[in-house]
Amino acid sequence: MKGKATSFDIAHLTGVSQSTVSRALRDSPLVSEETRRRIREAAEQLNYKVDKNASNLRSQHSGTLALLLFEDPTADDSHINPFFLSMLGSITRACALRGYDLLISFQQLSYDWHADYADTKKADGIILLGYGDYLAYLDKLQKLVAQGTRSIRWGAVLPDQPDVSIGCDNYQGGQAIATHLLEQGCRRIAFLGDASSHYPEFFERYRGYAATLQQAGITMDPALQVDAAESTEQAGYNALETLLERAEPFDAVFAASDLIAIGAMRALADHNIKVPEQVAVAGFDDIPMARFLNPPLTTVLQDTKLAGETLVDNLLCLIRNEPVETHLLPVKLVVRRSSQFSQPADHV
Amino acid sequence: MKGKATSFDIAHLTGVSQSTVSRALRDSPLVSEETRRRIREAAEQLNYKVDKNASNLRSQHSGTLALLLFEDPTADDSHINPFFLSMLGSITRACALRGYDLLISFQQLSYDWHADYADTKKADGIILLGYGDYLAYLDKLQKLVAQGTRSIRWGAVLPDQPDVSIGCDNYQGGQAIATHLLEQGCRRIAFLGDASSHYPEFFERYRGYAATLQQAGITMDPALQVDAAESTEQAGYNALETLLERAEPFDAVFAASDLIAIGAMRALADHNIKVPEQVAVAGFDDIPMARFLNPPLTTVLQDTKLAGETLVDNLLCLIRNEPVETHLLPVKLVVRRSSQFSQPADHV
DNA sequence: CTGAAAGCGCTTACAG
DNA sequence: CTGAAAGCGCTTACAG
Repeated sequence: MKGKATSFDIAHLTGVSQSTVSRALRDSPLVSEETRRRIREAAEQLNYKVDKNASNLRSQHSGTLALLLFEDPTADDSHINPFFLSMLGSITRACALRGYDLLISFQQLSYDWHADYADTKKADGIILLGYGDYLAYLDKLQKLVAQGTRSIRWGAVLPDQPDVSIGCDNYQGGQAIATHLLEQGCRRIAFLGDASSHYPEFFERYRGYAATLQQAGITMDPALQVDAAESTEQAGYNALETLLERAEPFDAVFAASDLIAIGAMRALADHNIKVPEQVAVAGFDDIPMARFLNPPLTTVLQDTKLAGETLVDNLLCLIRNEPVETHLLPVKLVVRRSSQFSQPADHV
Repeated sequence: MKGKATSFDIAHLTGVSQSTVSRALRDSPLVSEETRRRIREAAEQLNYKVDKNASNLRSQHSGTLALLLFEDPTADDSHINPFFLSMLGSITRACALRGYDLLISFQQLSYDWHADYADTKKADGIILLGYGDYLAYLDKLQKLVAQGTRSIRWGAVLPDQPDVSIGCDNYQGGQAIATHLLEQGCRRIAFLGDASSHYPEFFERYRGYAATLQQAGITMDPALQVDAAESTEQAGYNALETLLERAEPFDAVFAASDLIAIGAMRALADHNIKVPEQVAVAGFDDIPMARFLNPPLTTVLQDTKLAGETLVDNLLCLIRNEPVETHLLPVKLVVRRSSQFSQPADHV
């Protein structure tokens, strides 16, 4: 036998037609049990595998989902955000469990990703994952949807969005952190992170935090919010430096992400400011290293396993033209030592 | 225009044959510059994309690599080993840079993974990544190679292996840790991890460590080696408990992986044994959280970026039928506080 | 339950 | 430089 076996080879070997082979291998009830068995045996013997390119071409679906991990243009060779890495792992697992393959690709936000995978028929649908300026890629999302591409996005759930998205309840997460910090006696709680519609997830966290403070009768002080558009340690470090330069007193820091919190804690250490004794710190995401930090970081857990499953399941619904309900996933406050005072705080 | 445009639609629109369209879109020099320009414009206008299933079927290659992440059967819903997650990220990037797509899949070691991706023509070659009992999947590797599947494996480089593999110089890493611990004054250095040909990477680390101790005139004490076949925190925790039960004195722990080291450090903390004052600890991998541990963990850095690029480049060579040279990647000792004594150690 | 035939949308000799 | 034709290996009406 030269080259790989085809369905015709199985047909010759078993004395049936090629159509019957094709049916039998897909376990069609149209083929008798006995014939199916003989065909399966022959296939195994010849080491036959269905050519996916041929079957996908004919049947017009690929059994594959594409995951587009997009990043800000600034992203260099640095590691991928650990939170997205966790998501990637959970999405991979969810796909495998549902019999789908997963194609993974990095995308620069600037690149024409809306056109790729789905249009070239390599994937039946795409999952969008990443941080980036929402307003900058909004029109790409619109094109994507206009072209009928099945896609689902991890991120903020907004009233006017063109596409379907799944996200955590960032607002509630922001509330939970703020409530906790208030309970710890903090009154001047800084927010490190972008608080604008460019980064809606961070903005929701900010809004939950701000609403809680206001309900507690605290006047928001603009000097206590510092941008850190990128979710990186360096951005967190810089943001805290900026905060210190403003010379406004603060007794807690709520970082829009764990990575920002890690950078902020490093900056605090460099200034000999004790966490949590002088400043309480909280983050968001509960990335794996959060519990190993010194002190361990109080944060908001996003359930990446549930998130991955929900993304895949809803995308599959979209592909089958079934209705999908956009919903927010619950978050959970995880209190660790970085925010727990054993004694009254000395304000900075 | 109903449905997606095909190359025939472009042909009609531009008044050339479909073959010319196909050539032009692949930038064939056989087509005049002017004709190519017109065809590109028409393609853009009709939002045309080449159907990859059709082109792959015809040309018999897919422009796709498959990454098989395999795990021990014990792996449940727990997080993926952070080291492999880093590798995954770097492989994804390396593929993107070389214009290849990456298909990702989890595999149970028990499953018939040797048959999949490459045989179904979905991928031109496969990358194998993961821990598991080497002896248990050796015959699958043999089948894989016998069938002519292009594959490359991350792992130990052994003299008698059937396939091509890329790995770090685990032996040298083991030497580096042992040398460092000896310099710190440690003399009874326990090894936590499997030290058998079932897990050749761990075994190499063990052999480098053992050789170094013996050169220093230290007699190996079997009581100081504890299996931890799985590379998990729990396995590390259990291994250290076992070590303590043996009631043999030890002044250092060399864990076969960072995850094992983390578990061991947790067990030491639970027994109120101070790191590094009473017991120095070192790991292997330098996963992102290693530097955040308390105390930060001394370990051996495996350069995942280089590893990912080397894997992809060598697999691409295999696919082009070019010769590949199996080689070991260098490792780097990273000394942190978990192994640095400021004062003489109190042995346990 | 089975078979003969068409066709998915490309790429690639072959011919000019 | 361009075109007509074959064919990659399947799935799926259609007919029996």
